[in-house]
Amino acid sequence: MLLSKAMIRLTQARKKIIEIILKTASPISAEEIIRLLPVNKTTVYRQLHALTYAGLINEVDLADRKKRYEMSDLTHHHHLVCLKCQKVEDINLDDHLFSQEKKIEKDKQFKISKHNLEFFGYCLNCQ
Amino acid sequence: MLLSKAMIRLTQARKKIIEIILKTASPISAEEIIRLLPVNKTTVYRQLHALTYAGLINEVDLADRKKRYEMSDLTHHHHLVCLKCQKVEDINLDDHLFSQEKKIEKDKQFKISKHNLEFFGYCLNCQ
DNA sequence: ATAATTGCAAACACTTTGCACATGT
DNA sequence: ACATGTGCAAAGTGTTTGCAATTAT
Repeated sequence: MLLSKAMIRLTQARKKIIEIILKTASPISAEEIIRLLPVNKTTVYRQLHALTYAGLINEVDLADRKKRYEMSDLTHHHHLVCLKCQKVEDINLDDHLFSQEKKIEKDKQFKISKHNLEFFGYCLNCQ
Repeated sequence: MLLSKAMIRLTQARKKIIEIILKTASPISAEEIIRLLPVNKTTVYRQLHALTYAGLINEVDLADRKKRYEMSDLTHHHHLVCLKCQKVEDINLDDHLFSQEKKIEKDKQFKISKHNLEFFGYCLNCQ
């Protein structure tokens, strides 16, 4: 596990938080991590920031009010969110989006650094 | 202005809130509306719900923690968000996304009801 | 008249901060 | 030893709720 120089120590709390995010298939919220670990919520929030800053994990926004996190060494992908059971599935799509970004940068003189794309609907169980 | 049967009365507060959203080019937050109007925040939040439920306005999520609102009788579009000045610009793109949705529905057996797409980066002024 | 709407204060969910104590190297 | 990390309580946002008073039809 590579930790940038911004984060040297491999403490118990940090290790456990990374493990949880690693073993969770879909983006996980601070609240869920707090529920799963005997670690103070302040520490969890602080580590989520630190790990995001260090580039090890990514913040994911899914249109509810809480941030979620996933490992960042994944290939670029988007999310499928069930409006009933809240389950989140990763999805890879042949991405026209990067070429669209080029076009937008030109047309709008806007320097794009990232995009978010989420699909909302109902999973097989819930429809 | 057409109000669905769920919302009959055209009260002062409701009228002012609709006017503000109409005249604001990009999605506006509850906080901004509260700042602009002599209307209690509870009323603002309640009207934003009611108007959303009535289908007159749409909730927009832009990866910060607050909801924003725009008139819903706009053609489908996405958003360009400046990470420095927070300015939001609407953007229309020839949408491959609906055809992608079809494919996802088939592959994943997931019934899609909507999607969100936002681009983040720096506007001309801020880059 | 009466159902819908409003304002106020209090509660809520999620996240952040200040500070003293504990831990990793 | 000393910088870094931790826990606890308290504060900070953004949003929602209960309830009594007000307003639109």
